[in-house]
Amino acid sequence: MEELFQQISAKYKTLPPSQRKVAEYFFHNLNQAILLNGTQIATQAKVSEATVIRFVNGLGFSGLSDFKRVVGQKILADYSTSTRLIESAKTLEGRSSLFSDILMGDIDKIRALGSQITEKKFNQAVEKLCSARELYILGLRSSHALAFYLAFDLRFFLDSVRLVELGVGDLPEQFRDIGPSDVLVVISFKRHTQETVRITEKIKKKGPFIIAITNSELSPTAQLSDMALIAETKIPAYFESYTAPMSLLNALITAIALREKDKAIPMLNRLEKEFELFDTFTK
Amino acid sequence: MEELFQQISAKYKTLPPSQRKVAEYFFHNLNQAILLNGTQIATQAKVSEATVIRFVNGLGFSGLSDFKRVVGQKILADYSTSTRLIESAKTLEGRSSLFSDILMGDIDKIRALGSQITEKKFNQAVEKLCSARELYILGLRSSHALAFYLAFDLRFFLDSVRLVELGVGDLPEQFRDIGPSDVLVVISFKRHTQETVRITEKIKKKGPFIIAITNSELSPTAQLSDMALIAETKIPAYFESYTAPMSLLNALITAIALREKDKAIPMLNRLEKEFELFDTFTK
DNA sequence: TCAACCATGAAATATTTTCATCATAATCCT
DNA sequence: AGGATTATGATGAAAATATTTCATGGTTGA
Repeated sequence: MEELFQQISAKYKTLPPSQRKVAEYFFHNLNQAILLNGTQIATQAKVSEATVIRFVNGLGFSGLSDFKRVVGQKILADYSTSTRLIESAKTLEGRSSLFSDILMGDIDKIRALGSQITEKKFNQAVEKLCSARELYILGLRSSHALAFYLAFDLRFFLDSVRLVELGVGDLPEQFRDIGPSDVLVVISFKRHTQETVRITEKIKKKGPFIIAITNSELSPTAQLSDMALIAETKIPAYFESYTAPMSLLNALITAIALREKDKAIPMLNRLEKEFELFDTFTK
Repeated sequence: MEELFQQISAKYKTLPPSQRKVAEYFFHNLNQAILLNGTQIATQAKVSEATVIRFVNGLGFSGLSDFKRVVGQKILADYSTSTRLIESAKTLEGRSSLFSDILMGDIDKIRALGSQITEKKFNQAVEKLCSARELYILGLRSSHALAFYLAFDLRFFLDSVRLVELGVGDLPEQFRDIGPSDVLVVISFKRHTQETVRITEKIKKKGPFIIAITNSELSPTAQLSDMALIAETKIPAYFESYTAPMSLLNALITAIALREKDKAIPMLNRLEKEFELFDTFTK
């Protein structure tokens, strides 16, 4: 199963646009897919049936039926191994209403974070962020809120943080000095703004380490990145939610804070003093 | 799912021998069965194809395809909830590490949201936000990320949104027209910036309805507000996390989106068009 | 600017799958 | 035992599904 996802992910960037849609659809809805026929899959992925066939052939299957059979069996094999554990877990879900539905959705996505990002990867990310000469943080539109948050909080612990500001004209100026010992954190969720991708592409040429925070391995920024941290935003039946990404940022910030605490404590003290001076905080 | 097994079990004794074989096969191999076609099922159950069809018809399905579709969906629905639960149990509760600790802390805080904010209060808040003549959103420092997010997303659904910008000089100007039929959302978490409190105090005199989003009933902005929505930010042993507030905002945005969907859908379409024009989003 | 190439979906075709029918076999009842 | 009833499987027609072909539109590179 893992191999299949890996295979899709690896091929993704070489695929034509239409087949990418199919790839995305399978990537995110595989278990739904094995029950649908070609026409339905095509509709879901918003492409023609022919394209679906071409995609599965490209993956090395002899046809759609073959694909569904093989993948379906794998999925259901996984299922039967875990089927016994279901019953015990079922008792959790209680009432249902808009508010609690959404909260539960958010909880689910945070849980998913735990399985999608390994401890090891998380630590690597922290390591990278801490050792960057300069740490550029880029996020546009909705994602700017997250970028702002990350930059704001990290500044307490790292001198190297630079939030990329939106003013379009001076972007090249902001990235003039970026190079291989720097890190770019690019935050982008679907729908991905073209602007973000374009900027990232340009900067990539200058060789910084790129960490993408995004909603799928297949998203354009993940494909451009050296390391992708995936936080899902899709809550069933409702709109996108940035809660899981926020939780991820929060974990990163905390880890960095702990790691840099020698630096951080004096810095916090200093800030505290400044705040007192400027009366920034209430008692 | 349970019902299906029960139904099979109940019918079993009235079934003719051949159909019993089918019943047994389904009973023990249901998840394998939904991937096979009639012929294959028949072979497995050691009966003829026709018998399989007769059996599923007897269960009230309109045909074999219908049976596979309906049952398949149920199985996969069960599957996804169960694996989710199992994954989370495995990934989070088990080990203890910084990363999973923080995720679990965040989950806890979101749960707390559900108990601290009643459905009723939530709906009142939504009501207020929708009916405001002008909707001012104020958040400084870290909280500005949240304010920005709320304002950005609500603008898709409400024309009345105004994000209060940080530039200090012109604040009075921004609030010149605020009055009793307006709503001010003030977002502030500990440590509360004096600035936020001061601005809120001044605006309060002009009589708008004030909704505070903050971490405690006792916080200064909650005290000033007409309605306080409490989201805890303190994670045991670590720093503050804005995950729960983010989840709250997300719930508010979604509720408003659903409520205003008549307005929202044309507006989203329009935006979609504009985005296409400006190539804001990638294909 | 144009030619060559590629990606794509619509439509035609091929294949598989489902299902109704009928003939036969098994079972029940008198 | 023998007719009536019910169950079953084989068969092929019909429906659903998968695959190929082909015309078109778009892109790339000379």
